[in-house]
Amino acid sequence: MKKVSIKDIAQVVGVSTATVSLVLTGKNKNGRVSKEMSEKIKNVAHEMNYQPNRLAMSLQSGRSQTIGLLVADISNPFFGTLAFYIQDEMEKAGYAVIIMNTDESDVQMDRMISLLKSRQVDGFIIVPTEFGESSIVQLVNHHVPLVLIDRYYPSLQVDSVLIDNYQAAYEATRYLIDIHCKKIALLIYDNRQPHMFERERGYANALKEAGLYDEGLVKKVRYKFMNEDIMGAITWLSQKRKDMDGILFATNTIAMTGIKQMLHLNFRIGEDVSVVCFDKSDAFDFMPFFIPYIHQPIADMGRLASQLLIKQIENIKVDEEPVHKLIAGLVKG
Amino acid sequence: MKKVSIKDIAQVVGVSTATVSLVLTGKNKNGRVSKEMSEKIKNVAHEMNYQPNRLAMSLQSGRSQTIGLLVADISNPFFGTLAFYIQDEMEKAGYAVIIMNTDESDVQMDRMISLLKSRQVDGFIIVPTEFGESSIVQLVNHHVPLVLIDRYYPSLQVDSVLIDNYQAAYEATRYLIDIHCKKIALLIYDNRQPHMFERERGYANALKEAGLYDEGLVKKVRYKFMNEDIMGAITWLSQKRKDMDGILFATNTIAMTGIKQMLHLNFRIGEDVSVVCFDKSDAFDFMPFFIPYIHQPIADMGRLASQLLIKQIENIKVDEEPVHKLIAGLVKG
DNA sequence: CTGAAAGCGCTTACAG
DNA sequence: CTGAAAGCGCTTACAG
Repeated sequence: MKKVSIKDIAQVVGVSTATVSLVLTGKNKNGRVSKEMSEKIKNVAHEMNYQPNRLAMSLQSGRSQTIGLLVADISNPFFGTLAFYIQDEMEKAGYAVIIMNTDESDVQMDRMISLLKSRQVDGFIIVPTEFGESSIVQLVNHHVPLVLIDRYYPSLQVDSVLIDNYQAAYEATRYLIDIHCKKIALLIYDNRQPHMFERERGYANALKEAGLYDEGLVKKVRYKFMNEDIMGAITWLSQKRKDMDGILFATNTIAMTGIKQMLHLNFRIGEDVSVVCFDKSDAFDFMPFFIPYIHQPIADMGRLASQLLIKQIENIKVDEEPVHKLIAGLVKG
Repeated sequence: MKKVSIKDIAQVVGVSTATVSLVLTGKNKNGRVSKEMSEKIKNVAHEMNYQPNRLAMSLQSGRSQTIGLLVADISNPFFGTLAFYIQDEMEKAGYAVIIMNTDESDVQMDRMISLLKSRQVDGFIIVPTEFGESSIVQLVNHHVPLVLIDRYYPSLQVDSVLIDNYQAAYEATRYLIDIHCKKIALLIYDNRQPHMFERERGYANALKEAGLYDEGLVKKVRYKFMNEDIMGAITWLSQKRKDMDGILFATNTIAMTGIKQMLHLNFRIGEDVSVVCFDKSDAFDFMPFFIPYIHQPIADMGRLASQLLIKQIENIKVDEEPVHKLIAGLVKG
């Protein structure tokens, strides 16, 4: 069962490989090849069950029709869903997607970029890691088509697709204020990524405007020790800040552990303390209380990122502002 | 910023591309190239920031070092987790993974197989769809390296990795019997896939052995109309089979909707009716009752499938039974 | 209307 | 110890 190549077809038909290629790639405009010959070649190709070798085509064209997608962790449904829509959109345009997981490590991210570059990917969609800016700068300097997603580096002029985190956190906090919470805590990662920072800023500004900001209610947790830190923070707040009547969870993952701990400590959620978080979770459907959440338009984010990347690859100039902040609305129930 | 090739290096060093290739690929055994020349070439390659073009290497070697992974839907955490471990394991062996979603459609599956073949993937890991057997047979006949995962076709001699669904369903049902349930219902998809069939068989046999089998308690739901069908089935059971005191949910997805509907109808889970299901969900942590579940060893499944595929690709003969059924234990709390 | 030739970036016998 | 040549499977000017 040898694979059949253009050469085999050429031999059978008794014509040059150039002619076969011309016909099979549909580049036979203005009657370069006669109708009969053209038909014959197509028939033989079909009979021999010819499948073009896209690797060879890629080597020739310099286009692999493949992109690299770097996410933190594909087993996380947020990234899984993002990957789903990116794959769907890229496939429509004829691109395959190679997915890799950075595990939030900039070393990994850098290594994977190299790997994928040597595989000649046409571009990247990346969820950048906290300290990975230099790797991204490298790509930008080398004019590699690139779209950042979910997060971004404000100082870089590179297409980025994310939600307006400031706006979302502001709105979420505003909601808690509107339902008369006075002492609103924030649980957030302690890293310096802009998207986290903007969530904190949105929270802080909403409270400052209302004259309710209280620094002691901001609790930062480490990604690596998430569970311990979150449980510790909730416990600390329950003991030291008995006046707390609201919590904004800056990510869904933080919310899941946080709420678990709150239930454990017998908080009555929505009564003693109101909460809001980012992203919905299946678990919410089973809780006896409703949890308002910021809804991120994941499908839109994935599709937009894909389209921007394709434009870059195909050299379609766009003079837009590169940072695309989508609106993420609050779902109140 | 042109990409530098082996040719550029050869030119700079003043040597043939063959020599450069020899040195850079580490094939310079038995002193084919002198130590000094070798060092010089390596240095120049490094200075020029040479990155080998793996596409060209692949064309030459006939190995793309890439595999195709076909899952139903990467946004589903079960498949996302599977993909995570497969990617991790394949990467260690130098393979990249292209992921595509079949959406449970055999037409899609067939299309994607063609796509990936023309991209010269070295092999496939596939979650096969219900009516996709003929596509799989094709691959087997053409001796394409292939591992099926999560599901299988009993009639085909092809490496398959899944849990022992019969055993798992049997054990789950046995558990309900042991806690004195007498009327145990089953909610399961109405398709004819072997893994579903075996879950049904495990359920039925456990009940038959205990003299408790009751055909009227088996409710089948359609994948396409999952929600309506599950809600309908639960409602029907609650009205027509008030003697029901246990339910086995044949998948986690069915369980999530089913339990939601049970709560809606004011069932007291674990008291009026005990339930067991497949796979854990985050939501379980928030329920006021514990839900026993069958724990699938997803990491093991992904890793084993990857290792089997690599063996096939590298032509390492194994005379084992091709179907690998891993044990999935019941987690009781 | 069709073919011979060169080339994409590599590797691999073969010669010397 | 090193180089010239052929080839992996395609496409693309260039000739005729």
